[in-house]
Amino acid sequence: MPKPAQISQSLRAWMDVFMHRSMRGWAHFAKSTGLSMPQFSILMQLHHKGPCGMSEISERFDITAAAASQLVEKLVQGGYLERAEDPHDRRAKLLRLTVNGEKLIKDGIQERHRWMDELASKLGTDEQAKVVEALVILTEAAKKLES
Amino acid sequence: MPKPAQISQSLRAWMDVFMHRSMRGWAHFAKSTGLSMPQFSILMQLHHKGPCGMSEISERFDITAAAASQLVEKLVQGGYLERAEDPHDRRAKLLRLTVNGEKLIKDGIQERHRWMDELASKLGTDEQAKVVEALVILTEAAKKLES
DNA sequence: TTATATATTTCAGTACACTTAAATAAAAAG
DNA sequence: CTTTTTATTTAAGTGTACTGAAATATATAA
Repeated sequence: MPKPAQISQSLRAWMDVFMHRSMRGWAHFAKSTGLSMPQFSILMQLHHKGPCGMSEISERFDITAAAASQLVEKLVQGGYLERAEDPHDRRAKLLRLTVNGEKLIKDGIQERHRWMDELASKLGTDEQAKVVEALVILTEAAKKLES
Repeated sequence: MPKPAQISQSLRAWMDVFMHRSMRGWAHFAKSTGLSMPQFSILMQLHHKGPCGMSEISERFDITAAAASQLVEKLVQGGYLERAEDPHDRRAKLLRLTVNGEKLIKDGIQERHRWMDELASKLGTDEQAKVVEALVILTEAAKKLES
């Protein structure tokens, strides 16, 4: 059996623990809001990437324009999203979170942060320092990889 | 404005980057298998926590026993899951991944691992060492927090 | 044993996410 | 100024995930 690199092994172990906790948390939170997972994902994505057009939604989630339109309609009805006209293209719509929509997502993020803070509180000062250093390294590397 | 602890800040930044990448990846992979997200989640969970009964499924996913039974039925039909009798309680069923089911999930995990390995390869040797040390600390702390 | 609680399934019905096809309106190309 | 492409919506219909209620079988308590 090939000896797996330590770095690979530790990344995997962390991913395993972290992913399960996070996914469960998000699903639970989404359910508590009364929104379906697809609807919730659209809000998340809008929060993360900022306002965008209808077509971007359908591309990113790999659904037809019709499906995107219908999902967005529900979110607009629910008061989470607003559909403004794109000033540069009068065919297109600009989707933007409303104050309520923004608040909803922020609350979800905050709940996730609570777990991370609790985690951090279990660490000693020197451990914390090591973790900070490593996470900065990882985050930078990940961002570079994206582009 | 209150100065946010460094540890908290770095954990959040990492979560942000990592979560988006991972969630997208899983959703994409699940779609490519032809399974629905709820079906896929059940396989994931079974892989993660090992064989369990019907009732555990309905509890963990917060759905009725009826819904769990129907989802499982589809996975059994698809050849991903087997429903054995619980030797200790003849009312209950023991759900276990088949070889195919196991393979499916492992393939998904491997795809996620590829990204992590790519990430790791961008780091220098000393950076890798720091990351390993930190992730071990985090993973241990997270596991303790779970129990 | 009898009564009751538990684990699961089956059925009927609802809601939602999706798709295709057709409609509308505006931009871009000829 | 047509013609064609692009962005979105609407409508009709399909499949899946759910729920509640009722059925079945087994465990557990009286």
